[in-house]
Amino acid sequence: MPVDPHSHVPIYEQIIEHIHGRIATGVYQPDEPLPSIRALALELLVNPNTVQRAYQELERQGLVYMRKGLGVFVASNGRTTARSKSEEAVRERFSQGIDLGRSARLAEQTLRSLFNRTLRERPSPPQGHDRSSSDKRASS
Amino acid sequence: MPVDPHSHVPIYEQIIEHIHGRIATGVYQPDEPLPSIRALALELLVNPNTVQRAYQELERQGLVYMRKGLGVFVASNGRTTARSKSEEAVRERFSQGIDLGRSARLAEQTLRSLFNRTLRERPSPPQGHDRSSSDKRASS
DNA sequence: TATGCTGTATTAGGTAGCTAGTGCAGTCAT
DNA sequence: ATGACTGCACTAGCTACCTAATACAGCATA
Repeated sequence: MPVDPHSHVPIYEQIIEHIHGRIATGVYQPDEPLPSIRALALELLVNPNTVQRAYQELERQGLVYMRKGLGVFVASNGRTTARSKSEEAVRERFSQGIDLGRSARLAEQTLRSLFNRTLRERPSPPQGHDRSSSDKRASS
Repeated sequence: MPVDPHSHVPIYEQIIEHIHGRIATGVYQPDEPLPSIRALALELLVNPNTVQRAYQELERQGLVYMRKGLGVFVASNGRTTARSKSEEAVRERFSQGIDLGRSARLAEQTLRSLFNRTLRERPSPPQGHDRSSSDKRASS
C-alpha cells in the first residue's frame, strides 16, 4: 500500500481511502481479517496510533469492526455501505462544483458541458474482475 | 459581507470567494475601487493583514491590482478571468468526484445519474440582471 | 499460566497555518 | 510640508491537527 508521508493529506486519511476502496471493490471480503494495526504500522513505517485512527474511522462508518485481541474485520455489509459512502462523497463533490458554478452565474448548459468534458477526459480503466485478478492478501 | 470567524474555512478564503463572486457576476466593474484593506478589516472586525492576504491572492490570480497609496481595483479583464477561474474550480470538483467514483468502480451511467440528480436538486435561482439589481457599493 | 499476539487509552511533542500587533512607505489634498 | 488616507513588511502568538511514545487490557495457544 502506497503512503506519502509528505503529502498534505494526512497519512491516516490516505489509509482510510485505500482500505475503503479495497472494500468497495470487493478486494477485501466480508469478515475477512485486515492487516493488524501493528503489522500495517510496521509496513508503512508509521506509529500504530496512526493506523488505529484510520481503522476507528472506518469502524465509525460501518465498514469494519474491531475485536480486542482478535483483529480488524470487514463488516458483513461492508461493500454495500462502502459503495453508498462513495456515492455520497461523489455527490458532495458534484454539489460543490455546481454551487461554485451557480455563484459565478454559469449557465446550466455550461455546467453540463463541463461535466461531460471532464468525464470524457477521465476514461475508466479496463476492469479486472473483483479480487481474483488482484493479490490475495495484504501484500503491497 | 457575511464572514463567519468560527467556520473551519479561513476568513481570508471567505473574503476571496465573496469578492471573486462579485467580480465574476459584474457587481464590481473593471477599474472600480474595492473597499480599502483597512475599511474592510474594520467592517469585518478582523486584522488588516487578513484582508490583505485575500487581496494579494486575488491579485495573484489577476482579478485585481493594488496601488500603494491609492487602493485596490478590479482588473480590466477581471470578470473574464474570474469566470475562467470559476470554470476551472468547477472542473476540479467534478474531477475529484469522478475520480472517487472510479476508485469505487461506479459505472459511467451511475456517475451521470448522480450528476443529473444533484443538478436537479440545486436549481438556479431566478436571476437579476448584473449589478443594477444589487446594491450600488460595498454596503453589506 | 505464560507468551505473544490483538486492540485501547492517555499523554506529549511537533508543525503548519491563520490571525494579530506594530511600524514603514507611497499618494494626494489642504 | 503636514495630515490622512492608501498598501506593504516583519514578527509573534495562538490554535488545531497530526503523529509518536508508552503503558494497559483482552484473547488464543502451547
